[in-house]
Amino acid sequence: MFSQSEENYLKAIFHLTTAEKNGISTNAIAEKLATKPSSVTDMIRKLSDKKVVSYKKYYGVALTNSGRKIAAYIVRKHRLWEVFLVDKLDFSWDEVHDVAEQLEHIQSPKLIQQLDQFLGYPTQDPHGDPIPDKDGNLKTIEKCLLSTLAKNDSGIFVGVDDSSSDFLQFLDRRRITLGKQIKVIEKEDFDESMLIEINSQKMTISKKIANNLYIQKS
Amino acid sequence: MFSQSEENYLKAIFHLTTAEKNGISTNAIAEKLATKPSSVTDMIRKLSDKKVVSYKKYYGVALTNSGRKIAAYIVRKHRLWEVFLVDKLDFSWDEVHDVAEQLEHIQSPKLIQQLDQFLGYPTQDPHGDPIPDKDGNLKTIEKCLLSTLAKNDSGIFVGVDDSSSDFLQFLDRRRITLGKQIKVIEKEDFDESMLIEINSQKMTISKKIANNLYIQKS
DNA sequence: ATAAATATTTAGATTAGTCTAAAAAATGAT
DNA sequence: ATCATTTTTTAGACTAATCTAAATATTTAT
Ligand SMILES: [Mn+2]
Ligand SMILES: [Mn+2]
Ligand SMILES: [Mn+2]
Ligand SMILES: [Mn+2]
Repeated sequence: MFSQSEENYLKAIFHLTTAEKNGISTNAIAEKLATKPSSVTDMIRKLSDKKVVSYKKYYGVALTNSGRKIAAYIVRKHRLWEVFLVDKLDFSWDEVHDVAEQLEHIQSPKLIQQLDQFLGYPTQDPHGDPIPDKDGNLKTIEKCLLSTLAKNDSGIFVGVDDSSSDFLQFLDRRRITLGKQIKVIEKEDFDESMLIEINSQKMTISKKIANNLYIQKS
Repeated sequence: MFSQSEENYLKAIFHLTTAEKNGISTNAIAEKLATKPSSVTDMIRKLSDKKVVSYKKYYGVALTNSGRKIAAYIVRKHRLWEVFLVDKLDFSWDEVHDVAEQLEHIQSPKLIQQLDQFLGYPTQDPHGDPIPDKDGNLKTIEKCLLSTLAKNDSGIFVGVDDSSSDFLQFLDRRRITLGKQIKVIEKEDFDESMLIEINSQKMTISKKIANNLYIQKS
């Protein structure tokens, strides 16, 4: 059994791993969890003793197979709970994360099994992120940042990079919701802003926004 | 904010209070929480500093108004989650307690508000226990132990005293479920067992069983 | 290749929650 | 009223998780 803290470390390493291919650095983990590097070193050593991470002093850390499976299961729980909150309890997509951070630590295999069924075996959470299956397998869909699209390219809005409440609320105000068709009408060289068409109307979005929207090209 | 451990102490004192009218003893709390009396003394002192219990050395402890409200809210959460598990996720009534022990500590007023609505504002949990309202008020229904009924008395089965998994499963096997009409056909003086009628059939139950079933007389 | 900057680890301290063993207070029995 | 028993508190220790400050290793820049 793993403590809540241990679970949070495993999850942080799991998420950092998808971006980095080398060992995950102590500092990166500390930043992600808002702790100090010295605390990370201590915890890494403990997780290493428990065989869920492999660790060589000064050379970063990586999940073992068993560690990856545990981490994926926590992510699975987190995302299933987010679906529950949005689909069943009328939360909006910017309100669910903090509650899911707590719910993901509830220990009960039956609970998650039944919740999954109750929700109709969803494959994605409210932010478009994939829900790992029971074995920890995560199927990622083909997607790219809106900022990488060329003029006249189009596709479907399938996910966000930044999922802060502020950004999600901004998207709500602009009626930019998951599943919508987006077409690039114009790209501005000067500030890299773009004019897009969505909901059959045109709007200008900044480079920063375009860098946080994932598109599945079509 | 209160830690999980502090919440468990408050809840234990709350539950012990309904039975006892004097101050709750250190030993009683220790037994309920499966800890040592010395640990209880330490925690009581902390809760006293936080003004949620009143405490005089050697003379037991009692909840303050604020403490009672916090404790009732934890019980509210526990029981709402039990309803969720049974009504929505097909748990049986003997499987819910341990999961609810975890879920009751999730912090999110909106979550509980929405869950309450989603469940249709239930007033009782799967074991027949009342769900405190938002202000911590608990309406108890008129009920008595089956063992106190006389021959030919009858009533409705509305709750259990012992809610261990074993006992609940026993009731399931005997088709003794909440809401059923029960009539006392015969009482045996020798061993205090009784013959009852339920589901239009007769069965004998021991004194111990009769002492754990609550009946609303009719 | 060396020095400076950065990253990581170690050493030592702190807090929450628990425990055991011993001391002190309250309760019960003669 | 005194003594024995039970209950409660205190003293001191331990573990998990964290921190700060100092030491050490690695990386980067000259
Ligand atoms: Mn989330
Ligand atoms: Mn999400
Ligand atoms: Mn329960
Ligand atoms: Mn219950």
